[in-house]
Amino acid sequence: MTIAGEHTENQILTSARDVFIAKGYEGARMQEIADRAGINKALLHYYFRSKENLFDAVFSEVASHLFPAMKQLLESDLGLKEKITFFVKIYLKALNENPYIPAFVINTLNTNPDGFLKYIKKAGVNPLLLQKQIEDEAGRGLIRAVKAEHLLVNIIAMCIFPFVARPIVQNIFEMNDEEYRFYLESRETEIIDFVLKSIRL
Amino acid sequence: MTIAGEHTENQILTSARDVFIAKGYEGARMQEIADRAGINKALLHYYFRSKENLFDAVFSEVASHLFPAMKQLLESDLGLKEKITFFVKIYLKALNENPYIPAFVINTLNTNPDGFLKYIKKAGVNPLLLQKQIEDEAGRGLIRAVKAEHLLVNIIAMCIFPFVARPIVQNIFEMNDEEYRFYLESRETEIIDFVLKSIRL
DNA sequence: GTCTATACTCTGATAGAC
DNA sequence: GTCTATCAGAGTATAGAC
Repeated sequence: MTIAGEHTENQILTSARDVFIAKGYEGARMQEIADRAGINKALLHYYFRSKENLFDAVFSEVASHLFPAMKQLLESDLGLKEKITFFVKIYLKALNENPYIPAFVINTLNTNPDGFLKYIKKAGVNPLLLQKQIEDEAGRGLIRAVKAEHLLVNIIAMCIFPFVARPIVQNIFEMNDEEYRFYLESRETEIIDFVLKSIRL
Repeated sequence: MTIAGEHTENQILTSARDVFIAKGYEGARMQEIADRAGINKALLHYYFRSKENLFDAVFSEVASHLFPAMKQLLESDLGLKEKITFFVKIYLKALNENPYIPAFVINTLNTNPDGFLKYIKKAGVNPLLLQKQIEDEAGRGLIRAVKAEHLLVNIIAMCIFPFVARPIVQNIFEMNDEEYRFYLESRETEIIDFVLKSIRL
């Protein structure tokens, strides 16, 4: 592949990513992707042969960025409280930089459940290590005993929800965009506090 | 409208609801809705004139069921701990009966944000009452002080997440369908416990 | 590699008979 | 109210020139 070709391919992937995330698979239009990439539809098919192929390329790229940081942190040798603190901070930072990805993933998960498993296959995240650490620290009287599959889900849920349900939350609490930005910022310490308070003895 | 017509209209709405929830707006096909309703496409347009109209009818019907129970409970005169306990129980029960609705709402929210506000417009849920109750009970030394807009979002997030991200959660923790059903059941007491533990003094 | 032009398919919507 | 038949438009995909 020539340099020009590589540039075009990256341009297509970036544009496709934006459009698929904003509109979903069915809602996305090859024409719009082509327009944003500054090329024409024919060239899309030259590079990716079909819409489905293009989506697969985008989705696997997105999916590949979802878990590694999480995995690395969970497997580190930090204490549980520090681990939780860092996890929330890193996770919220990533969400702020890509606020539409969770809704995109949920949408894909829901409307095309089959096509998903091939990307995840456990994703390498091993909750057993976390479970072990929890039991260890609980045994030493540092925290109360909790189940990893609940703790982890609770934390992630609290981080993600304000991004995927923003219009509802923003409306119920009557915030404008500026206030919502501030609300999202304030959740970092709130979530950390909420979790640490819950698992104290 | 005749009785036959009313039956047909309900049949259409039910079928449309199922298809829209499973496939999203763009992915839904008028043909499939007609097939499930046991009629033909022309009759869909006779009753609802356009796909968008039909979707609006379905969505407003779904949206109208989302908040009333929540609102009623939040405005009741129960103590905060009882309120939280009942809220989680009622909410999880509703989710178990309609496990695909949250993903549907999120999908609609994300790909068609404009069309949403006309249905919510504050939905009548008033968080000020909850805020007041929290401050009252915190002042009386029953719980620690928390912000209503964080507490409520945290609770709802923890309830909804295992439904909208089921494939990911199920895969990471390596559960089969039976185990996941059990996991969802176990979350009721876990969430209640998690929250009450967090807001204790 | 990139373009224009076009073929083909799918789908929402309508016409008109009963 | 319900049906069959058909249209019109949109959207994916391809042919072929440069």
